Amino acid sequence: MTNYITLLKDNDLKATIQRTSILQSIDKAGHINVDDIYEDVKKQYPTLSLATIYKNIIVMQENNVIVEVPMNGEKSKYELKKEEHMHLICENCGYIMDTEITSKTKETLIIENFQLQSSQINLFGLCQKCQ
Amino acid sequence: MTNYITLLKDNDLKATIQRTSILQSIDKAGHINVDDIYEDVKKQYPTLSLATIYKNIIVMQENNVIVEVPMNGEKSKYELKKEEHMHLICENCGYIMDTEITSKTKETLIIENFQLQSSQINLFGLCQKCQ
DNA sequence: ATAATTGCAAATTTTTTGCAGGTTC
DNA sequence: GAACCTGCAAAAAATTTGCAATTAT
Repeated sequence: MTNYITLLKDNDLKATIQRTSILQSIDKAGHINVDDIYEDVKKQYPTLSLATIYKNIIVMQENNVIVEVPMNGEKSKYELKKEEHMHLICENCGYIMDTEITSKTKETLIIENFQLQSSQINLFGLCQKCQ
Repeated sequence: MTNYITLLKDNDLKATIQRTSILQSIDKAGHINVDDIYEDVKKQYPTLSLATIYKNIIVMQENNVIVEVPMNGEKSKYELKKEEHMHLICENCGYIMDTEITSKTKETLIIENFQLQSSQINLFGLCQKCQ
């Protein structure tokens, strides 16, 4: 909890109970969309409004606290900002696992005439459980 | 034009003028969202409705004619279905270029305990013009 | 004390749906 | 001619906005 407060303050955002609670919800889930954040935070703070979540999703992205993970055919999910990584997405159970982008992979992504700044890699398939 | 007719029929869809015209618009643009398709097709077929575009975007995805390209912070774009490739996205001008995923890259994406089916790779940076 | 944030309700935007008439095969 | 598709208008869903009251620093 104190972690989230620090995280917010370090990124020039006031540490409100709504914000720490949204961050906790995202952190717990790993990757979660707006509606599921709402369902989750309401348990503890029943008056926390969806509008507040929308407003904060925007401002927390601007201030580099969270990152959008756009999804095919469904609403975007959000994750806490962390080191660069890729997503292993299970097409059966939907679980999203974060995995390091190896330096070997990075080397192969150096393209002529393109000045790379960041990358987004999603791998779809079956996780260990679902195989 | 006859290309799009064949493409549709090969994928069990009736070849209506609305569909060929939507496909032409996507093909021309490379990557385009629903609103921009609408603006474009209206030039030739002013009565073509946004509802028809939405309905066809869904059915054409189901029938493997087009593919969704989800975007951060904006509406999804769509492209014609083609061989696997990655996207080089210019953060300055927004241009999206398709590039082959080399076998070298693919080799590095073989992960233990994950049965890979497909991958989605977006590289963000500056295109040649914008550097 | 000040400036920012919240929750509510209302507005706006986006997407989906139902159905009568028209089109494709 | 049967099944499917379209356009319209209406409905539903998703997101944004304005503002008075509250809260963080």
